[in-house]
Amino acid sequence: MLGTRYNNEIEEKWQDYWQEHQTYQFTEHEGKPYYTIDTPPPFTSGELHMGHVLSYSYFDFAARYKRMRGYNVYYPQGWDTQGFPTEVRVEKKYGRLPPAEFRQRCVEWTEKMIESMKDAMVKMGFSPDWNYQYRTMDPSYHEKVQFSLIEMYKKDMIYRGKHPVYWCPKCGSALAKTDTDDVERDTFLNYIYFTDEEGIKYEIATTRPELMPACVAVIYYPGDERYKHLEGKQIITALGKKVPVFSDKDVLKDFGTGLLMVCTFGDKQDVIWVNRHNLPVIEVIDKYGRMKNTLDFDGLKLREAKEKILALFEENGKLVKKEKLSQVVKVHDRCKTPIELMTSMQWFANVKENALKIKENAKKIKWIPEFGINYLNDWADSVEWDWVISRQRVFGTPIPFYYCEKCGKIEPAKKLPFYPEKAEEKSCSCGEKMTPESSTCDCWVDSSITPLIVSGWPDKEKMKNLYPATLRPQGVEIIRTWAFYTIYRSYALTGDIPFREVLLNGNVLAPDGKKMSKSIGNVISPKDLLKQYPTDAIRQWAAMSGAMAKDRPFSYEDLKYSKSFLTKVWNASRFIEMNKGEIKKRKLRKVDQWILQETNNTIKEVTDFLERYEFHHAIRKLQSFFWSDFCDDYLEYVKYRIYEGSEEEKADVRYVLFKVLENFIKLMAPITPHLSEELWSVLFEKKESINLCSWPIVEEEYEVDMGIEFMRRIIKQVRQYKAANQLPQNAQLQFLEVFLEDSVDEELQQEIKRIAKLERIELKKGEFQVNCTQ
RNA sequence: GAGCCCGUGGUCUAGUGGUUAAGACGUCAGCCUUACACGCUGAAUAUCCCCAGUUCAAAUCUGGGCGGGCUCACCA
Repeated sequence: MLGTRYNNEIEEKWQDYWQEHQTYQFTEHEGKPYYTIDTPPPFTSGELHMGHVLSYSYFDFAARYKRMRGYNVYYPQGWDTQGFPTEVRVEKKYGRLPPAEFRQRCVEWTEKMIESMKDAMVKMGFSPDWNYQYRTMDPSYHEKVQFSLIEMYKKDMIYRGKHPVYWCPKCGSALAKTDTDDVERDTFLNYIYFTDEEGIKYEIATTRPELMPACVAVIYYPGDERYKHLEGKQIITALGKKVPVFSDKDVLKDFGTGLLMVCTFGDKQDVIWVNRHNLPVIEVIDKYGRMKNTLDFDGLKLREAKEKILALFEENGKLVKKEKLSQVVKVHDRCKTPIELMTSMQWFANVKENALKIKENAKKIKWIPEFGINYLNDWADSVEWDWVISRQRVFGTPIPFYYCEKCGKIEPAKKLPFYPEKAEEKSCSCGEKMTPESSTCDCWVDSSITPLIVSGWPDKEKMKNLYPATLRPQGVEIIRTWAFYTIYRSYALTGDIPFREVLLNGNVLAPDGKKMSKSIGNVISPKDLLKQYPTDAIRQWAAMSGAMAKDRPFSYEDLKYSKSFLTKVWNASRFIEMNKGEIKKRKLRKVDQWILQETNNTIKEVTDFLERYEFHHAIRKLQSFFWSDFCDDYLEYVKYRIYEGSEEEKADVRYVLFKVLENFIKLMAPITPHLSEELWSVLFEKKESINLCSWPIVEEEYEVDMGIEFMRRIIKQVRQYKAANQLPQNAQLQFLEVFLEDSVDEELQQEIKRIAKLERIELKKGEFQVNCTQ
C-alpha cells in the first residue's frame, strides 16, 4: 500500500536497496552494445555543489536510459584528488612536513572528502558501479600516468627545457596558462625620467619600477617624432645604466609618454620583445618572489622593492608624477597572487605542434551542442607555448624521469610507480650522478587520461569494448583543459579519439543570475535542498534546466513544481491503487483509445528526446502528458465508470489505468528512479528493479476518433460555464445545446452527458457554440 | 579588441520559416468536486530588443544597430 506522502525515507530505502543488490553492477552481456561514460572525476573538495548535481544528473539520466535500452552501460566514477587546495588545507592543519609524510596526510584527508562526496552522490541517486572507482592519488594511478609520460617521451612529445613560464612566487611553482585568472586592480603609472648622453631628460611610464634593474632597452613606436632622433643611441636609466633605444611596432604611441622600458620578464609582451630583438636576459626575481642581481634591492619582496625604489626616485627627483591606472593582472587562480614570468627548467608536452592534430580529432567527435567545438578550435589556434606539465608541488604524481645536471641527459624511470625520495640511484654516461626529478605533474596530466584509465589501457584486450568511450560529459569552461588535453593525450598514446560524444553542460548560477560565491553568500547546496525536497524533485529540476551548455540561474520555481509533480503522480497512483481489482481488456471506449494513443505518442517523443540528450524536452512532455492529459482529463472522464460502472466496465478502465501508469513510470525512471521504483514495487508487485526493465515500446497503435476533439472542447466549455456561474464542477446541469460543424456519435454523446453531468444533450448543425441551462 | 552564445507576458524558460506564440512561477476570480487545497476550473498579462532586407508568409533566414553573457587577447 502506498503511504499518504512520497518522501525522502522512501528514497533512502531504495538507495540502500540498490547498493545492497548491486543493481547497477557492470556485467558484460554477450551481444549487447556498449555504452561507456567517461565521467568527470570531481576534485575532492568534500562538497558536492549544484554544478555537480546538474551535470552528474545529466549523465545519470543517460546511463539509466541506456541500461533500459539494453546496453552494457559502463559507468565508473573517479576522483581527482591531487591539487593545491588540499595541500593548503593539510598544511594549515599539520604544518610543514617531510614530503612522504605530508603526502600521506593528504591521502588521509582526501579519503574523508571522498567519503562525504560519495555519500552525497548516493543521496542524489546516481548510479555508477562503485566497484569501478579510481583515485588519481593511488599508486596504481600514478603508475599509469607515469607510464603514459614515458611513452610520450619515447615519441619525443615530452621534453625538459628552459623556458619562460608563468610562475607563482607565493607557491614557488610553475603554472600553466589555464591556472591563471585575470583580476582588475588599481595601480599607479609612474613617470620616471631617463637621460640621454647629452643630459636631456626623457620620461618613461611604468607600473613596475622595481623591475628597472632588469631594464635592457628603451623603445618607441616607429617614426614617433618625439623620439626618432634617439634611434640607435644609448640612454641612461634612472639607475644609471646605459641601454639602447630603438623602435618597435607594438608600442602604443598614446600610452604613457610613448616611450617605454623593456625589462626582462616583466610580462609577456616584454618576453616577446626580448626574443624579437635578441636582448640580454637579467633575472631579478627569484622563485619565491624576492629580488636578486640588483645590488641594492636583493632579498626584498617585490612590493618592498617597489616602495624602496620609488622612494629613491622621489628623493633624487627622477620620479616626475604618478597617475592612477586600473589594470588587469594575471593571478594564480588558487592563491590569487599576481604571477611573474620566469625562466626555469620545466617539463613540457608538445601541444603546440600537435594543435592541428588535436583539432582534426576533435572534429571526429560529436559535440552536443555543436558550437562547443568552437571553444576548442579557438583555444588550439591561440596556443603559443607548449604545455608546462611540471609543478613544484608535493601532493601530485611524480614526474618519472632522471636528469643529469652536468650534461642534461634524461633517463626515464624503470621501476613504476616512481617516487623520487625512494628512487634507485642512477649514474649518467658522463660519469655524473643523475638526479631523480622531484617535480610533480600538473593535475590535468592525471585527468587527461581518464578514458584510458577506465578502459584498462594499455591492455588492448580490455580496451576492445570500452575504448573510445561513448560519452564524455563535461563543463564548457574546461574544454580548453580537460577536453583539449584528453584529445591530445589519447592521440599521442593510442592514435585514436578518446570518446565519441561530448555532452556539454553550463553552470548553475544563483537565483539572482550571479555566480554562486561564498563571499556573496548566495550559494545553494544540494545538502540543504535535500532537507526540504526529495531527491527526485532535485533530479527533475536538473532535467528541466534548459538547453545544454547554457548557464542558467537556479530556479526554486522549477524545484517546487518538480516536487508538486511528484505529489501529483503519487496521488494519482493512490487513486489507481484504491480501485484495484480485476484487470481485463474487453471493449475499450474511444476515450480509452485516446489516452492509450497519447501514451504511445509520449513514448515516441520522450525516446527521441532522450536519444538527443534533450532532457528538458523529455521531462516537459512527461509532465504535461501526465498532469494535464492523464490526470486532469482522462481520470475525470472515467470517474463515473469507476464509481458507478459495472464490474466489466471497471476492469476495462483498470486495464487502461495500469497500462498508462506502467509506461509512464518506466519513462520517468531515468529521471525519477526512486519514485518509479516505489510505484513499480507496490502497484505492480514486481521484484525486479524498474531500472533494469526494458524501455517501453509502442505495442499497439490506436485510431483516435475525430469526435474526441469535439468532445474535449464541449467539456471544456461546460467547465467554463460552471466556473463562470460559481458552480462546483460536479454540479448537475439540466440541458446542453451544442452547435457543431460536424457530428459526434452516440458513444461520445453519452460520454459528454456522463462526464459533464448533464440531464439532456442536443446536437445541432452550425458554428461551434455551447449553451447550458441549469 | 576578437570568437562564440543569447535577447520571447512581471520573472525564468520552450519554440528556429505558416502555431490561436507553449509551459512553470507570480497575479486575479471561482470551486473544500468521495486521488490530490502541495488541489481543481477559469481569467488577465507578449510592439517575440530596434531598423532594414529576402519571402506569398519572419519570433524564426540575411545585413546593420543596441543590450547582456561566456571564452580568449590586451594597456608598459
